[in-house]
Amino acid sequence: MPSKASSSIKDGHTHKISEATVSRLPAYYRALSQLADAQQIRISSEELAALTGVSSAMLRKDLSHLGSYGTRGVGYEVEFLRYQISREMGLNQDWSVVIVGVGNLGRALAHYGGFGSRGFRVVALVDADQTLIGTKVKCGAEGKTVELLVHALSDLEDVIKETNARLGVVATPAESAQVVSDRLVKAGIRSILNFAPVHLSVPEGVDVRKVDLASELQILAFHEQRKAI
Amino acid sequence: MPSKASSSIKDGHTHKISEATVSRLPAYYRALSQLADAQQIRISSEELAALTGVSSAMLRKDLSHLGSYGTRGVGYEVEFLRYQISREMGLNQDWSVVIVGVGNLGRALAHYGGFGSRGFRVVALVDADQTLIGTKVKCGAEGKTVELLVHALSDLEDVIKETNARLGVVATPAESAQVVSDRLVKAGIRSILNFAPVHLSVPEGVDVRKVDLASELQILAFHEQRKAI
DNA sequence: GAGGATTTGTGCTTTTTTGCACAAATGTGT
DNA sequence: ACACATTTGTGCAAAAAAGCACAAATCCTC
Ligand SMILES: NC(=O)c1ccc[n+]([C@@H]2O[C@H](COP(=O)([O-])OP(=O)(O)OC[C@H]3O[C@@H](n4cnc5c(N)ncnc54)[C@H](O)[C@@H]3O)[C@@H](O)[C@H]2O)c1
Ligand SMILES: NC(=O)c1ccc[n+]([C@@H]2O[C@H](COP(=O)([O-])OP(=O)(O)OC[C@H]3O[C@@H](n4cnc5c(N)ncnc54)[C@H](O)[C@@H]3O)[C@@H](O)[C@H]2O)c1
Repeated sequence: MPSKASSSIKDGHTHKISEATVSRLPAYYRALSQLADAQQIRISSEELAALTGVSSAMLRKDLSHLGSYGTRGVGYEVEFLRYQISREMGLNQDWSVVIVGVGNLGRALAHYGGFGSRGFRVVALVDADQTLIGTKVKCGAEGKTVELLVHALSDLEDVIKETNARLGVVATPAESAQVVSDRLVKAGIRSILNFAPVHLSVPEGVDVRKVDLASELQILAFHEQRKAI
Repeated sequence: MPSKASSSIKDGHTHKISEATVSRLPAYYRALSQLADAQQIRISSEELAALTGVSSAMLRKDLSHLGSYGTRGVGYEVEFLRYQISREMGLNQDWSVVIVGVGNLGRALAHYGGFGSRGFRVVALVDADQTLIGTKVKCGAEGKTVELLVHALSDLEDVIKETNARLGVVATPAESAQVVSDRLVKAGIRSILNFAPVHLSVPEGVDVRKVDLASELQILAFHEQRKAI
């Protein structure tokens, strides 16, 4: 950018980043974290693209939306780029997560150690089952285990207020999901990860991401079916 | 289709269905199943769209790719449409699933009852942990529980051959995922659902779908961060 | 059996996403 | 200091997806 005037527009996060790009940033971030762990200093778009399963052109365009953090002829500095992505995505702060529904899945999520290392802290568990309420559940993997009390659904609002949770996970049966979602929203949660196989309707301004494992298998089955021979 | 010649191309599944459409069919299918359970006979595109969180125009276009199964001025017959989608997606047959990695997540998946009702049968569990191999794990929810033996990783190929599994689930730590994937492919599996947070490279003709829970939280966090006020 | 009310199916437009190709920028070696 | 090899950043083209709007088909009523 020689002739163009000085003021760099790119800097502030005023710039709109496309949804497709946002959905790929976590993969770049993870790959960069691994590279950093392995002490690698630099990486080219070609290599990082191969590592994350995208084309190098797409990777470069994605990254260019965050700013111009590479060096032509050289590549990207692993640690620096990782930091820029984490900053852009808000991963340099901790996020508190409340899990509603402590069944098979909710428990697996709570036990999982991989969230903590990425800045997500499960701070509260909520369930409707009387036999579960009041019991303790181990959260996080070895090293950083915390025991969390399972709270009653009726305490949801208080728990959210106390823990300052900003992300909600719905891991209840499908029948209860909409009700739970409504209560989460009413309690101030505006970002929900939904595992129940139903569409949640939420007011404008609330984001829902749905993870539907059965659908994934069905999509695989669809393609598998077409692999005749 | 007035002037255009008669021969209806639509009928056989020769027609190419877009990936975006395929990814939405499971949601339509699920909604239709619920409606069928509730004895509802007919439904309009508008209603079904609301139920699944898409626009009615998109729903109609999606469905039109399967064939012309609605009636103008009336809507769609729930049971008939459900059957057409299930046929198109290969859900009128059973699919055998092998799960590799019987930890938090693998176990939750095995326990889950919702797969069986959709035609997916977990037929084999495989792990590398000596203390797990040989133990039994309950599969499926109440009513249709089956106890499955956890097999050694070294038996993977045999297990797949014996059980005729066609779908593979990778629920191992990230470090092992690529190795496991390679072995699944070598054993003839061509459809893989991957929960490990790494990109799996597989030969042409093999499909991988990745479910990355941490990424989902990160994407939520990204948007949450921008909800400044 | 004609007219009006619905609701599908689809041609066309707009937006989003992906892919290509190359100039611009950097490093290297002589 | 200059030619050359690399690799980024991006303008432009292509493809895919989403949205709009309306004619065509069906049902219902009188
Ligand atoms: N487990 C899996 O592998 C899997 C796979 C695909 C989808 N899912 C979906 O994820 C969700 C959870 O699955 P799961 O296997 O953990 O089910 P689960 O039955 O083991 O657990 C559900 C939990 O939610 C609690 N609950 C019920 N109603 C509630 C309410 N109103 N408020 C709070 N808690 C409530 C129950 O007490 C129970 O503890 C389901 O919607 C299921 O369809 C699970
Ligand atoms: N549990 C979660 O909620 C969660 C969330 C996000 C991502 N994940 C990812 O899902 C995967 C599984 O998570 P988890 O919590 O169940 O982990 P886990 O450690 O509880 O279970 C992993 C299992 O895989 C087995 N294993 C290890 N190497 C193996 C190999 N080579 N072959 C076969 N089995 C092997 C281990 O013995 C263990 O039983 C991980 O990649 C994790 O990052 C899990």
